[in-house]
Amino acid sequence: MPQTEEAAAWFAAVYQAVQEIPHGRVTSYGHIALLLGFPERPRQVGVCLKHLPSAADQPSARYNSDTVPWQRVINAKGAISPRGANGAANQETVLGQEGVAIGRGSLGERTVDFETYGWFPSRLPSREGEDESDSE
DNA sequence: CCTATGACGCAAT
DNA sequence: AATTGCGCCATAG
Repeated sequence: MPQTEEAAAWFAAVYQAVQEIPHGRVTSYGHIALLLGFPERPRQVGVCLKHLPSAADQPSARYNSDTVPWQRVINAKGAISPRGANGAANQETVLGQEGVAIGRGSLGERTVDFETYGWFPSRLPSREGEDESDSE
């Protein structure tokens, strides 16, 4: 778990943003970072998902693998990040269960067609009209 | 405390 | 087309 307030806020922001991804769609780590206003930190988005507690482990946690659709986040190349054979295979299964077709790259990477399943809004749907402090 | 590593991504080689 | 370098920063050792 995050050890500083600042980190906790970041984790929560990432989890909330991921929750905005529609069922059956996917987006990238980089896009989540962009939506949050930190285009230079796609890697930190990965850190958050990496530490997302499993629902079985923390059933009542606000953010866990059950409440956050972590499977809808893949890398900018349109592939499920390799990390470990296990994790990627699991993500393929969960993602496939919501109707997303998983392909295979030349190196065996599990791929998703962004043209078909991609979700890349420029701003978070729930925040699109929230900021008006944009004075110039 | 300091170094290494990584569910990333992009520019420059 | 494939690598390398770099930014970022939470964790692990």
